[in-house]
Amino acid sequence: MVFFKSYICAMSKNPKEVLELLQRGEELFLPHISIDNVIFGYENDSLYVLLLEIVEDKWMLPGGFIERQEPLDQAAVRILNERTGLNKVYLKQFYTFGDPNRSFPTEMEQLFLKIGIPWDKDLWISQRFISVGYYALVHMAMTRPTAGFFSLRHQWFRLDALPELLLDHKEIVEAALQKFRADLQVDPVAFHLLPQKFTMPELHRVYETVLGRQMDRSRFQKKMLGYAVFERLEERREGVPHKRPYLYSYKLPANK
Amino acid sequence: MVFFKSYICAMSKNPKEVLELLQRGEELFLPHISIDNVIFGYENDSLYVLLLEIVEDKWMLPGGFIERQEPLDQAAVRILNERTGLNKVYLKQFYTFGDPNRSFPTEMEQLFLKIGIPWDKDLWISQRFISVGYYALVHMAMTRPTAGFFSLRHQWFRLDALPELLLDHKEIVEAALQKFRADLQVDPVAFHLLPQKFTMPELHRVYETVLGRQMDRSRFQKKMLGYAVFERLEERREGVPHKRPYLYSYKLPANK
DNA sequence: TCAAAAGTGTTATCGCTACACCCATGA
DNA sequence: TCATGGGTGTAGCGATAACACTTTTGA
Repeated sequence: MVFFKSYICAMSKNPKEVLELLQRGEELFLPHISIDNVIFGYENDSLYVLLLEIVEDKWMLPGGFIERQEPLDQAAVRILNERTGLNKVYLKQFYTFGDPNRSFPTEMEQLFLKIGIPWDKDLWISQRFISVGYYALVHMAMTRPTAGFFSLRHQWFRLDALPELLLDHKEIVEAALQKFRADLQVDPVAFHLLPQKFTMPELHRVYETVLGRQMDRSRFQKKMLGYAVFERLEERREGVPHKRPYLYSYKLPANK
Repeated sequence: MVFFKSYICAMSKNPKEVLELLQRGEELFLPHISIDNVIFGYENDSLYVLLLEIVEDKWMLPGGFIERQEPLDQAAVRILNERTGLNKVYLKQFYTFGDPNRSFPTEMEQLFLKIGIPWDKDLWISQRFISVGYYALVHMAMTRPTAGFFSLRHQWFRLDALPELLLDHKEIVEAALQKFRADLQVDPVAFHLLPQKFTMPELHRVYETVLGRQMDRSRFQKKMLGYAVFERLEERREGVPHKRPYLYSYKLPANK
């Protein structure tokens, strides 16, 4: 029997299997610890976050649990993969959230009711969770969000128009954005939000969107090339009006 | 019956109570999650870290567990207080470590042998732990390290002369130092390593020690005063040769 | 009165900012 | 040929670094 491991998602449609997973959860996963992924996407001068609807009008971050013998980072990668179908993604731990009220028994009860599984308030999944936050930078067009049995649906939300979120998930998104911005001051990681080949003006707009302020074009170009991690390709962007900008791709640093 | 809550430390000298704590641990604490504190001190142009000896020649970071209903940050504060007697300390979460081999059954067995308690390899305390790392900046002369039943002793070690550490604790110290340095670029937090009243030349030497490089005196003084969080006192440092430097103290920012 | 440390001012340099100029392209 | 966006160069400005000068103190 195959167990799907992301919680509130990607589960078998068979209520019996779900029930067994919920009952065996404590065997498979570390109790009281979860991972929450803040998955950032970018499109048309806007940042997006991938959320899922657990019950009507209740949205949350896509997260999951850690297998008993699984490295923490690997669990985060696995969970991300299960949600988006993506493999090689920029993913970074940023903070661990540990308020004692981090649990959602009410939502679980509603969910169980909907699925038709007997409700037990002492079930491991209803207890307090300490959650390790990771943020990911993905290319939106490449993701294949996978809705599961538990979740009604996945949806990308503009960062400036988030719906009401469960628990402290709004704070988690805020903290992720803050860390992303801080990281961007040191490393040009923002290119992960774009396709493999991109132009400097495109990257420029990503920076302005993420940091929320105007940046000088000239200086930007020089700074990016100063990182020496971008390779200018022969080709230029086709099918655009005016002068065609060069295409660039990320070049792995030699010392990695 | 009073339960002391730091692990490997600060426990009653009574083996019966220790045994009961070990058996009731799962009731009191969240399983598989711990906190490790990297406690930095400063003296004579050197940074120090507080370590404790669990068994002969095996040193580790002072850590502890999280009570079932206790906020994560509060647990870190409590554990720090139990180890050092200090109350209002600069303490900051910096990273969470989750390799699957983070457990120490061998050391536990030795310890149990020494105490004379029957050994059980499936005991909660021998299992895998995911550990949330905090670093603290303390004034060494003010700390009253409290050795416990489990630990042979506490000791301050110079950062550049650490003994062999358990598990990944060396990496944790490295990561803590890196975060401390990064934080120091933004906030002048290093003053927490000094007594309440300190001089600029003293703080200057702390900076040079922490960052590991020379800094210009003139610029340093101006930069520190630019933060506008230090208050120059009437008094000057007495009993030193040459010109007496002014004393300063930390002044809480108005918006806090 | 001299050496050493503290406190502060001055100058040079580097990097960032703003802007200007030219190029390529589609309408 | 004109408007628009792309690519790059340059002058001005501000922050930083290096250094110099004065003051204070104990020996």
